[in-house]
Amino acid sequence: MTGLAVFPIIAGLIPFEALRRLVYKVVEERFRKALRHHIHDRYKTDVPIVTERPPKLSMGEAASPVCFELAKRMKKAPRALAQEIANSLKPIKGIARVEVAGGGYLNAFFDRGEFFRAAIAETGDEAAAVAEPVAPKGDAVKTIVEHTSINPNKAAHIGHLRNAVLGDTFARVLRHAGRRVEVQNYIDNTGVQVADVVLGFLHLEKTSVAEVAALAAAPKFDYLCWDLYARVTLFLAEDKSRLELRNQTLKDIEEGHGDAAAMAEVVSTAINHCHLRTLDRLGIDYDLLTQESDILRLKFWDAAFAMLKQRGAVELATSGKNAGCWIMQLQAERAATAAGEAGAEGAEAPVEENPEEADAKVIVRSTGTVTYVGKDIALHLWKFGLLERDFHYRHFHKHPDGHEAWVTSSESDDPGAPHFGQAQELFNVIDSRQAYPQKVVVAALRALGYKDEADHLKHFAYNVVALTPRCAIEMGYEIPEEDAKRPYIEVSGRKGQGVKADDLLDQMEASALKEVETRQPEASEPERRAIAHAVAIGALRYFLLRFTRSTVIAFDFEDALSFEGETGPYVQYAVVRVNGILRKGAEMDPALAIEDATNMAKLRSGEIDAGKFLGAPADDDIWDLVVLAASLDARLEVTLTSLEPNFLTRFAFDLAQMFNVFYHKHHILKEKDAEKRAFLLRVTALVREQLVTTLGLLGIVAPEKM
RNA sequence: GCGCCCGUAGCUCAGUUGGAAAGAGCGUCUGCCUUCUAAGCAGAGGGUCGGGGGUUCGAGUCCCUCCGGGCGCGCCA
Repeated sequence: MTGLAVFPIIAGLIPFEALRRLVYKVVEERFRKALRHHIHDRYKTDVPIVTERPPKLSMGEAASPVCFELAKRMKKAPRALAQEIANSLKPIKGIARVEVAGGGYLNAFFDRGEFFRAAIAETGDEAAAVAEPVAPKGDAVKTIVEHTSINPNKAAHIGHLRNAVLGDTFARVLRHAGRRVEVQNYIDNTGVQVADVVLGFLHLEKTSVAEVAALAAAPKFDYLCWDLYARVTLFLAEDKSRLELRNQTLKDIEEGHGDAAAMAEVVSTAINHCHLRTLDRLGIDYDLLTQESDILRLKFWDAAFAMLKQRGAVELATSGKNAGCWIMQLQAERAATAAGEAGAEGAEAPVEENPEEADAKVIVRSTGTVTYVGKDIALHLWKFGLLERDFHYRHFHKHPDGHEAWVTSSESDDPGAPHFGQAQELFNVIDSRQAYPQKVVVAALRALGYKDEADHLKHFAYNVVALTPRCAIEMGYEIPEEDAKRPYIEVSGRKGQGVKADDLLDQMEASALKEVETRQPEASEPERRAIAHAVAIGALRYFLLRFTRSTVIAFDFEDALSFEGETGPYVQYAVVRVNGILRKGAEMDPALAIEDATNMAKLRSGEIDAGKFLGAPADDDIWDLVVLAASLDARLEVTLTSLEPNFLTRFAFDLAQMFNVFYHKHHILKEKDAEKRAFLLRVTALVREQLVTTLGLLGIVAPEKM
């Protein structure tokens, strides 16, 4: 039941109507529509029209195997049907011809000149970077993406970065698709992990609140807490009776009592600032930090509890192991899921009748305190605007790009505080091990009668980042012999194991800088650092996004530090090459530059027909490049329906790779035919536009030179 | 025990709703810088898609079963 969400079928997604369609998708959809109408009229049946990219360019740009399905219904040979359809199909705009291939495929060959003209018309001026997302309309669907959510008691590590980079990337993609996106970062500042560090300061270090405040002002406070946290873990493990100390500390923090509470506030606030500084290095922004302490103090749970009791969503267990607890039954949610989404969720095992409370989840403990899940239910009611409570908001952090990150407060608003919450759709980026509590929240929404909201709360699950055994040994961790043969070793933040984010970034920047120094000797020191930074971030973000979410990433410095092959820098380098060509072209001869510009305008107007450079088989490599460049929309659609980031990283890599082949084959600036030269220049500009857009969605910036 | 995920080239991984001859990167081997930046390009080699059965015109993809690995099943979060 719990791992289901790792690969969710996103049946309940609100459609992405605002997603910009580029040429490929437009023509492909015309093809599909023509087939649908034609088959409907001629054969009086409705067959789902699937299309695909043929394996080879010589087979066209889009193909449909629809005749295989139609053959079954018509009881005729697929190839004969395909022939009939190909012969009688009316001309389709943008498609030069439709042919029959193989056992009954219908292959569409696009009109190349028209396609190219449409592609450059839709991707804007070659001088303009198109990375900026279009500002969403006021009535657009509002989506809250919750990500990062690192316990504020220690430094961020590589696993946290996977979460943050996934969340940030999808926030960018959703924004690109027209959503109003609000990014929230949930802060568990009253939990066990913070309590442990507070306990460490109070009882191991004997540090006062004022002394901790002084320590917290120094850099690397998160590193200090990292080590302290590991020592506390050992301290507690040595003697189980010490757990009483932790419970007391936790209780003090939750209730806001004494030094423990004051210190928890100091520690968590300082660590939050450390985390945001680290994530600023990766270009990740937040709109709001939601603090658990404010959920407690503003009594969100009381309001949520009243709703749950009123609707009978929770019940007081009077017997059995949960006696005295308020519990929620999960059968109802499962049954509702099975009934409502029978097709999509068919893989889920049928629920057998279980008279015991095996599937019950405790929401309120017999002591009367609410569990984490209960607080999460309250928070999610608030996110959907269903709770009769709201936070106050204060300034917290200014990102380098000027964006303001706010934090919740239980006391008062800072002037100019925006309005948060009230979304129609939520994405929670949380690792897949927490699928069960996420499911409980959905069940609670459903039990309260909020079906739409339940359908639109998506657990955006991903798997952990582990270390390769070699890497773990390099880091000095003791590995049992039998574990050394395993593909990966899970590390424990509790034990102080793991690759710290800032350390990794430092190492990547240093490695990139070494390379830049040999390649760009004439650049100034700040310029070189800026390039090294961009390359390091490109490598890191790409590395974390190139896997499917369900893959356990086995981290290794060698792989992560690579700037060659399928990496971010490879893609950045392709953009840099385009920059070089366009820059050199402009520098070489002003007269030529003017002539190029004039011819490029003629290509746009159609005065020069690009078709003449794309028609011959010898030009197929250029045509292939143009089609791929104009297919970003198709990849984005797959990315959004699957919620898998690797479709985008793959697209960036494929396009960069195809451009590199083109680059080696055609020496653009030496092309003698002026019109052809302008055409080739326009192709490179088109490639740059699409690469820059895609990299922008991945949170990667390509430098001018590298 | 129950549930979920994974198993594809030496290694790390792609392969959306089943569709045309299984892909990429790394590593290995061979070439290519007086050239728009070689963080690159060209080529070679490398696979019983864990095993077996089934559904289908068509299966790496769906179903069953077995083997091997991971995770989840708290009055923790």
